Amino acid sequence: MIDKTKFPDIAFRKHDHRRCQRQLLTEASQLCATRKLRLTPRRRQVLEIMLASHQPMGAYDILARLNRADSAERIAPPIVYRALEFLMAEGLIHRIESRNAFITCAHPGHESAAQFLICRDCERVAEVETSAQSLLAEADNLGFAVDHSVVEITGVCAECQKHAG
Amino acid sequence: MIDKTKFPDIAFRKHDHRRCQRQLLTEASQLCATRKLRLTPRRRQVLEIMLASHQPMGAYDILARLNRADSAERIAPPIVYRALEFLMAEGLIHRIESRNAFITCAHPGHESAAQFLICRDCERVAEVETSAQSLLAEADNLGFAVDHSVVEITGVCAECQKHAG
DNA sequence: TATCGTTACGTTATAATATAACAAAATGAT
DNA sequence: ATCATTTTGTTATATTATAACGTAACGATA
Repeated sequence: MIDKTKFPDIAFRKHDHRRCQRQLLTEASQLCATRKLRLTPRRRQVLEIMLASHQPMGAYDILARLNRADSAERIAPPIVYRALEFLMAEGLIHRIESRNAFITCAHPGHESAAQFLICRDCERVAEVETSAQSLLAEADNLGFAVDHSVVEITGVCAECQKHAG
Repeated sequence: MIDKTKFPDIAFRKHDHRRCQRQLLTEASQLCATRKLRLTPRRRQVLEIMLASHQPMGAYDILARLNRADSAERIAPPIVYRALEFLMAEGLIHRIESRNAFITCAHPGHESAAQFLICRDCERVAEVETSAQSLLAEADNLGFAVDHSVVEITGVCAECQKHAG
């Protein structure tokens, strides 16, 4: 039996979206203030667009929204990619590699490696916080039928660590 | 201390490459025979190109090699992508999502989810077979300094399973 | 508040990755 | 030999991402 109350993420649960959105935006603001970084209008705008759905968006989806908003200006890809780069560097959003898409981080500030459950039907993505150890067990627990799992750990191998400084 | 003898994969170890290559090719042949599938010249050619390095290659890298080989014909992207699609479907190669690249499977036939250690210095990729549970521990064990870990599990969420047949 | 180094934004062009759509050829079963 | 199926070939184009360079905003300091 699936215990729905335990679902680890907002994506598959109803919630007060407005409130959630507002909170994440506030958290982002605070986080940038703390780090003496600028959450500029553009960056905030991109984050807001992404928060509107809590779901993964392609860079060009975001771009389209920007261009719908500012009907006058014609915004170009680099602007979006730069904002995404900034937001990723600060852990405010994640990249979903297997979809070439981006999604807001469910709990910014937490340092754990991002892990996702991606539904290939509804396309919703849940970010899970469990340790890597138990992710598959967790998925099973939730009744999530695992289809394909991508585990990619990037770093520096022992040999290269020796050769470098 | 890192126990080099335990390194889980060929990528970071010296080995008899020729032999390894030959063996994987034979395994591929046998696997296709068993499944009544055709390892056509093209597919074999792509696999051979990939086996030459044991390292991830972009589709267009493979394409370039094909075009260097058959100096006459001008081979186009779909040909490569189709071969890759076939090889992936049969578990003979994997896709490295975070690199838009492809790599030969280190142990075709084994059904476990593919997991990789990707060195951002030397770009070598080791495929590990440990259960997902202990991957990070394993990396640590090997002296692999984890930089970034992508864990992406795709499947069907409980809700969609209900709505579908 | 004028200056200046730095950071972010804007713009143009193009690179890199991937697929749609359709025609031709090879395969393999009868 | 014929025919359905699978694979390959071809052309065009979609999608995702970045290089390169100029302009504007910011923010520290004189």
